[in-house]
Amino acid sequence: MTNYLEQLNQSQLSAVKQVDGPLMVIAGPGSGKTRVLTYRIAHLIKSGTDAFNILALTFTNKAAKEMRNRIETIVESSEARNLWMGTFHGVFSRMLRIEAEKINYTSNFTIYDTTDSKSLIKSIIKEMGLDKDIYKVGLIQNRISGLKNNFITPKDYENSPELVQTDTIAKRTAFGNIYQKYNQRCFKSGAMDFDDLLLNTYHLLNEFPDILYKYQNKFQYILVDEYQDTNHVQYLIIKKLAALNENICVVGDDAQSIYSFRGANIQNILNFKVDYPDFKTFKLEQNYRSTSNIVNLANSLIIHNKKQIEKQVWTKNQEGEKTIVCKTLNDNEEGRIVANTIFELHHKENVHWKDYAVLYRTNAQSRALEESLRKKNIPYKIYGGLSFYARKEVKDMLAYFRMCINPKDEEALKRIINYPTRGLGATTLQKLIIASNNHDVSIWEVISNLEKYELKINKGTVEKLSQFTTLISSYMVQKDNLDAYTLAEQIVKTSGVFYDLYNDKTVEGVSRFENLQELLNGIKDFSEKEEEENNTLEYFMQDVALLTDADNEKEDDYNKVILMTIHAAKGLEFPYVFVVGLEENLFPSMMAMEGREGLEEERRLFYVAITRAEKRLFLSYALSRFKWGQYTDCKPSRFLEELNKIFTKQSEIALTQKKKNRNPYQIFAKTKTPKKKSNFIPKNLKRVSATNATVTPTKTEHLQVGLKVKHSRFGSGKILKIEGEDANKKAIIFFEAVGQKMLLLKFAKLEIEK
DNA sequence: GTATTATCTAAGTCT
DNA sequence: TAGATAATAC
Repeated sequence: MTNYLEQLNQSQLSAVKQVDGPLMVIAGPGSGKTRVLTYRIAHLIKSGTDAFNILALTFTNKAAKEMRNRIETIVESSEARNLWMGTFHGVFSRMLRIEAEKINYTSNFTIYDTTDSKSLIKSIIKEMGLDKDIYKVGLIQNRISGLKNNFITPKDYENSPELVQTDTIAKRTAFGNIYQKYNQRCFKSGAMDFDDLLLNTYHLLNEFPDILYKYQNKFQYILVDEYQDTNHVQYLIIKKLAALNENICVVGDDAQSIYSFRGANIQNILNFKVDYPDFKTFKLEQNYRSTSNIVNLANSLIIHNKKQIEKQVWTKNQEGEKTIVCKTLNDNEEGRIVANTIFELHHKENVHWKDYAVLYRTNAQSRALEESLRKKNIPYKIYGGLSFYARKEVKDMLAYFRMCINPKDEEALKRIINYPTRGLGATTLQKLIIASNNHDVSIWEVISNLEKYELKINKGTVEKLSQFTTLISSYMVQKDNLDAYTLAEQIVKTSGVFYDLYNDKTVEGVSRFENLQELLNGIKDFSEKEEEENNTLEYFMQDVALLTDADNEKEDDYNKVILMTIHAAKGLEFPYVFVVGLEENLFPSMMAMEGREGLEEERRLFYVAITRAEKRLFLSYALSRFKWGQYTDCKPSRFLEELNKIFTKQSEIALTQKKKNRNPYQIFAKTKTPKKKSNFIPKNLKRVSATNATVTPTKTEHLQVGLKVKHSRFGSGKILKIEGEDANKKAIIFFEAVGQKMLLLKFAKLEIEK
């Protein structure tokens, strides 16, 4: 591909060829932004820049991967593998592993995901004896994250009367203390949370001039995608790295900024001209993605935002169909109409399943859609929500892996010390945590040297703990000799997790077992693909915490209807797009409507949703939606009013479908009552056992094998065997209703039946 | 210490 | 509605 530059339009070409100096590209949706970045990097390599000297920051791992492949085909070599390209978190965790010692970490540090962070905060709140209704884990975690992103350390916090006062008013006076403890505990565990990855990168560059210089020299060219969604820390990191060469190219679109909740700051775009006064700027305004009806519709929406950089997005594409706006009775009907429309288009116009995307504001909305698609046998894949790596069974297994790489990892230890159950419960764990806090060492250090820390733990427990440490240590010694798969397989089998999941034959149990196998398959692929020195479990684990569903795509996912939040759809495009749930308080979200800023961000989010569509767009809202356990009335979103009606059409589908849905089946299905029944039975039982409690317990000496007995809950049964002495006397009894049970006679209230 | 059951409570977007 | 926690039974 020698004439690669010929594939670009005039403004794209200018942006690609302007290689030196600061450059800002403002790119409307579908204007070939990714194309510019890709070709620009390819052009740099082709013109003799070493790929090792290029840093490219993308918004997702997937985007990085695709871009890398694309570059490889353009430059016709595997040179692209040497690029430092990935997300902020991915690229800088790599840098931090290399330079870890400088900031008193080791290169095997763990990355805590949000679940880990919350779990840690929860234990801190508990240890401090605080009221968990006042100190809500989610809120605390959010606040800590926010402070970190604004460079506010626990000390800064204590020194700031305004910040402290906010929490005093909310009666959370211990917040500063929690924040401080949280940081200490992360550090003690050799762990960084998502915010630390960025924060520590900044500290590394700020406090070690030699390291800063090293990377400034290394990264002669820096490119940043989705610049409008970078936060303050990210902005400062880039600014530092680019300060020497000033060969920095940022690409973004202020109209697509949708991550301010994560600290993203549109101001970064505006600051660009202040930081680099001799910057050049290009605007990409021609849209190649969508029909003119869609482009115009999007434009008619976004003009309602006051704050924006002036630009005119236009297209040469054909007019296309009008966008259909569909009113539905409720969320179920909305799902049904989406499914039916997909089904019809698939059969009438031969549209592939993968060409459809259903986008929504909140993950919870996927349920109704899922149900309707399943009823029609339409293959679909949900992205986001609970990601594969966030599933309990997967996290448990990963916790074993984490422990053998970094045994200080407290959250990993807490997950597995008693999974599968080995008699090390909450009480023991609490003692361990207290000891580790008192001596300022990790829990692993405590359980590895129990005698040193003089714990009040009985002998049996000491033995169990020692078995646990031996088990983990046996994995640790092997981690460098075995490839990831061999070690992982061994851990799965010898830890007892395999056995535990294999024996669970419930529907959920089987699915958990399958997920475990899927995880192992992934590790197997990794072991086989990577070169020998890089195929260890440690290497596999390095960025698992940073992976999302999109990075875990399987082959059979290829041709499926895609369901995702609008946030997750950023940067993607699909021929047929459904945006559902356009209702007040849902989209725009209730929480975002307090100020103009929030509302404008919601509007940009809708703008992003609309502009994902290439050929056709369907918008829908429901008059009633199942929320908070009951149906709530909904009003159509104000955003629908703002759209220019020239480009839309009210749906007739909705009206015809509504009639079809007047079928008794649906109504009956909704008025099911098993819930009440199941609530009723246990109450009844409780009453029975309560009356029985007044009966004096049977004297155990009268019980013998062969006797017929009656149990308050299990009914009539026959004693098969009696074992143990006095207080530990147990009986195996065969009950007519529930089968064989072993009961401790001390507790079981048995009556002898004649 | 563990497993089961009852009760409570919260419900946003992501690395 | 579902996930988390408290209460209960053994």
